[in-house]
Amino acid sequence: MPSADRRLQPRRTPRQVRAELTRERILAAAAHVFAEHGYAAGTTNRIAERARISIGSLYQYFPNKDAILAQLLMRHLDRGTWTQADQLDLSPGTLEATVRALVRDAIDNHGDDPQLLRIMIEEAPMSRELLETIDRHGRERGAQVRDLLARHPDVHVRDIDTAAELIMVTVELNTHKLMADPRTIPVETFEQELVDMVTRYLRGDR
Amino acid sequence: MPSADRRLQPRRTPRQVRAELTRERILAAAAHVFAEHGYAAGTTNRIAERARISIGSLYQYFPNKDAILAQLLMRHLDRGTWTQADQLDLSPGTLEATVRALVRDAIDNHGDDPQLLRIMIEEAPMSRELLETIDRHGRERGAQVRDLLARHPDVHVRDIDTAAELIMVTVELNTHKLMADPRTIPVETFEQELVDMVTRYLRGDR
DNA sequence: CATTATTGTGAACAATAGCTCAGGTTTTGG
DNA sequence: CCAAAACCTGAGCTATTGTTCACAATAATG
Repeated sequence: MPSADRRLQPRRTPRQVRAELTRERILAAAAHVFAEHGYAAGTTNRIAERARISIGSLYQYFPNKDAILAQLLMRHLDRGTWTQADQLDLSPGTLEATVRALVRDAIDNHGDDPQLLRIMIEEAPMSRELLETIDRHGRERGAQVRDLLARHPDVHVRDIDTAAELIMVTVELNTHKLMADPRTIPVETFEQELVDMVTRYLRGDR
Repeated sequence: MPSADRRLQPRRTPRQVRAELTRERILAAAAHVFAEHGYAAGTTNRIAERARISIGSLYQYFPNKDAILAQLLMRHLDRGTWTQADQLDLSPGTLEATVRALVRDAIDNHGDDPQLLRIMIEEAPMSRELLETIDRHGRERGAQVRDLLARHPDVHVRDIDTAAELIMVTVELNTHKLMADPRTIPVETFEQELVDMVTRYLRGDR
């Protein structure tokens, strides 16, 4: 069992465009290979083959296999946007609209390649660096959701923090599950029901 | 990447008590090793070592590594009970009590060794046989929940099947997440909030 | 007690995967 | 144009792991 704290920095940083291109080819190939074979069976040689570069080149820009998936996951996290929710910070609407924005963002962020996302979430070897990044993103997002709830007049829950945590997990995991599975429920139906559930929960009172 | 359809039957079936005991030692050891190291790093030699039997003996009762985890998962599934929900079939109560029973059962079934459960759910190589078993259990349980909802007068949702699916996933995944993670939320709080959310959703009609 | 069936052993094999390195090719800079 | 830096190559090394098999030990049988 390899330690999760091996270095993730490349041994050589690209200086020519050619090199940067190679790096991109490797990442693109890795995304495909991991999505198709999983992490364990997605071998570095297969990735190199798919990227049409030699295995040696791969190890010029990535110190080890873990670093490749870590890089992909980092990118996903940094690229992940919460545009609809962000808008609400400026002009809030009904509670249902707010919840819908959260759900839509979650769905959007699972849009391209849910397979790869599944691998990244479930099989990625977690380095300390990676865990910190994930944690940071989680906290930032948690704070955002918390604020959204705190400011909305229709929210009535016992404890804001608990509620924020619960609905984040619920939205995230349900979306993840739906997108990864063979579509048992149409997305629109799923969205509507999930929105209903969360909204009614937050509205509380009764 | 090994095919997921290798045979899962042992090459030798125990006939003496001594053999049956060895089988149990292997399974117990495997549970510990998998829980501690994960599936990939939980090597067969390590399992044999922990079980204090030779690696050869291990392969007398399990044709390969996959079969060991498969066996553990099968056992978990077959042992999994839904006692509280079952009771409701006989004497139904309030909607909240019904939902609470479902949640409690889910929590109970994650009770011992959530680590191992995580490994089994997320890393187990799925053979066709295993998938079928899981599918069967899922359907049986789905039908039970569906019936419970259909019979309860306070349930008001657009579509019973969709609702059953949604709340099953929600309860299951939220519980799974909570039990695996370092406890951020106390179980009691979590239970109450989850029950509230699901109940309000099912009660519908705002 | 003798024979057979069952169970246990562990060194060694084969397969595979991550990764290195010595040397070749291309680009850059002066 | 040419030397140095950057980049690329891929055969093969190292390490690990799942698995086998010839043999030994133990228990059942009659």
